[in-house]
Amino acid sequence: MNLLKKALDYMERIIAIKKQLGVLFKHGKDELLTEYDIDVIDDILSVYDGQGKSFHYDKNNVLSQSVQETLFNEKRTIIENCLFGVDLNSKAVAICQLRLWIELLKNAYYKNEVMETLPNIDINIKSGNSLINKLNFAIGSKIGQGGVELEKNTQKLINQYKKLVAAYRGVSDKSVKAEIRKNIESIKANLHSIYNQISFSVNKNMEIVFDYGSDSSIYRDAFEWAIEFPELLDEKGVFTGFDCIIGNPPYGLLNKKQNQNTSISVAPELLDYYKTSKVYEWAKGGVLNIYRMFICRCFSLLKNDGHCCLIFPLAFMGDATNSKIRQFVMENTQVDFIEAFPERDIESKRVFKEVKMSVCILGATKRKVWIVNTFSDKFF
DNA sequence: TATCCGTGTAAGTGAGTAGC
DNA sequence: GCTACTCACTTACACGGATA
Repeated sequence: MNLLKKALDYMERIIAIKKQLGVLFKHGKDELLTEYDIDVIDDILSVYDGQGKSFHYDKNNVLSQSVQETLFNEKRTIIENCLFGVDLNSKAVAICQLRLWIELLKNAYYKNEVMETLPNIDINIKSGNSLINKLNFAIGSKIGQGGVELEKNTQKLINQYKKLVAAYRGVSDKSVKAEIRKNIESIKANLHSIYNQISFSVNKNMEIVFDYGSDSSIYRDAFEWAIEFPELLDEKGVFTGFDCIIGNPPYGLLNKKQNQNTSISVAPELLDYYKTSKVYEWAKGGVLNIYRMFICRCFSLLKNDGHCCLIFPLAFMGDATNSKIRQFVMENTQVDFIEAFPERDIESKRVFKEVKMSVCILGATKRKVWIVNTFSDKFF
């Protein structure tokens, strides 16, 4: 939630920057917004006129209406097209969706005396285990094992999927919404079938059930990135990846009891999957800590030259068991910055007030680095 | 191959010290 | 006395290399 707040802060900064660069147009018009200045003051989007008077929405004032519509739709565009999230905890997903709606509600406006419908942004925030997937994917390649060649009608299916997702966001009628949902699920099932790795069936409640075969316990919460977010596929079905990823991954040793408590508990077969998966090869070293797998996952989802910003334990910087993941980061990314927060006892110097743990924040660009001379072998 | 044993680890904890 | 800071320490189990 802290990072979601940051993401929303940045969204408001983008709007302010657009205004400062003179490229913020009034919604639905070929006219620049010039009557008001926009800035972010103390993490709050501030809109004020030439006399320094703050903007307040008045539905009966044409200019006020135009400003409110512009702010709403700028936020809507960013939330719909740029913010995507996944969490294992369905409650966290619901809270995140609610937070995004509240953000839009701040700039909700009336049209013909009726409040403009809020978009269905819930489709961008989904529940699932982001570390588990059955479909192979790689940046710049078609998804599926063995580079399954998509036929033209399959490409049409993907484009149809994208259109349905776009339509879903804007629909207000419940029955239409349910119908689109049904069609989306049907296309997803077809894609699963086409990639020929996961079969599907329909149960007695007419719900689509994905069958992962003999490994069902492992893949129960699997999250198929390439199918759940069609925005990640181009028109030919090539996996393009994200431009930017920010995250606060969970930290903790898997299935390791500490002082009668287990930090993160997973099924033995799932632990075996993590330990043997090639994706997480670089996360190995000592007791498996889940945050190292999230680093691997994030960079596997990031397009080349894309940016990634993650916060995780400071052990990354020097611990022997972190040598492999350190080497992975140093060789496969251009590190833009690493901010260290070693002090745990002073609340004011902690990143999160309630967490004592020493952490660091990594900002990196996904880019192969061929010369890693800055650090000695001992660094790894 | 089985067992032993040192090492690593904690969204760790608590006590002591210096400076104001 | 309070704050800021440092350092030693707990606990229990996984990991991994050494040895029988």
